Amino acid sequence: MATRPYHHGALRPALLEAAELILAQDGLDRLSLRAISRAAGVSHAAPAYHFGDLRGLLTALAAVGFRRFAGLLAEAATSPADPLRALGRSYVRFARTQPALFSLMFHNTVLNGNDPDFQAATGEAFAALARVTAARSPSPDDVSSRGRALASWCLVHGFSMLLLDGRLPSQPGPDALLEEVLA
Amino acid sequence: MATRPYHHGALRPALLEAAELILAQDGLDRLSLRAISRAAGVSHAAPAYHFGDLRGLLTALAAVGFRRFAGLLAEAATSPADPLRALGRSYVRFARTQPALFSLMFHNTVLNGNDPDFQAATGEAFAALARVTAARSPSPDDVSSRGRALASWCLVHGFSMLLLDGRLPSQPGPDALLEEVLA
DNA sequence: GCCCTATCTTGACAGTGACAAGATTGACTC
DNA sequence: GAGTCAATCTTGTCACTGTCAAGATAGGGC
Repeated sequence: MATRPYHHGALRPALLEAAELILAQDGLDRLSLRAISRAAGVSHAAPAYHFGDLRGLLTALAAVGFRRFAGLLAEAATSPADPLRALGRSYVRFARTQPALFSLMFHNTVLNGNDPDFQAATGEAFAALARVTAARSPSPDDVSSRGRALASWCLVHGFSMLLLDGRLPSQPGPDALLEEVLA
Repeated sequence: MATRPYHHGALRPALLEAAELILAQDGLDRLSLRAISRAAGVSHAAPAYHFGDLRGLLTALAAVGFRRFAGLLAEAATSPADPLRALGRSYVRFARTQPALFSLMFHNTVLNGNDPDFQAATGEAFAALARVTAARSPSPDDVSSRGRALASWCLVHGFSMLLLDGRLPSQPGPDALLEEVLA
């Protein structure tokens, strides 16, 4: 193994990649700046230059997650049959396949909600949600239509959170259970 | 200031009380065993005897929260008018008035879900929920009735989580917004 | 060939959770 | 009332963490 070059070249994305891997494998409590640095093969203080502090790195990682989330939701929104239901399924599938990342994305005490890039990323995701829910209501400015849209969001979000927390019945499995709840 | 007695007498509840105070004031990230010990006026290793490790203490604190939660839900369930709606309001009110504790209670990565006392406490809370939702359905064993009951739970839980995360619109305020969603 | 800025490293410090070993206390026994 | 013992708490230590300051290195523009 040759000694690594002093300048990495693309350290920022490499750190994010390493962080996501550790997050998925070991969870948020084991995700430290030093562990990320070790995984990326750089010194323990290297992340500070790109992200400032741990909160900055986690915020950037959450933004990556929200952009991916937004893409999946937007894709589901194009479903010809039942866009709202397809959206709900995608929402829960994301939470289920990337549980630690999903939890991080909605864990505001460890994130910097004022970060512009983070705000833009969350905006993308929620815009995809809003498009579908708004399309279903006759008058988008109506209070009751907003209530229905928010209720749909709360429903799938609550399902996802309770599922990740292990609080939902394990039978008959997440997919079938979601269909019951969405029925 | 007299030197404190070697034996505290009721250290376990005192530690839990101190922990809840710090949790409410400074958040989970600032809640350390050593900060709790300092607040209770004991040595940094004193909590270990009663709770084993930090996870044990947090689990015990979450159990306290779930017992309090269960009491409020059971009280709401006796509402003569609309028990389900009263339950939902109590659910969200608890989350809103004790946000850090509520978050901790549903933060399984830092808790020990196998702890018997914790399981008993969560069981109390969810039993109160189940009683009300089951009473509303004609045939409790029906799949669709379970779906409706779970949907109600997911709805208020998702609302609570999104609210605490600052993701819901700030207008017209949490109470009115909840009424829209429950409509 | 020189400078200059972006990028990364080294070293240090206070704080943390966990563990081992020991100190203290109160209750129980005789 | 003296002795024993288990419950309870303290002290000391270790590895690990995030953050900061200072310095080292590299690569591009002149």
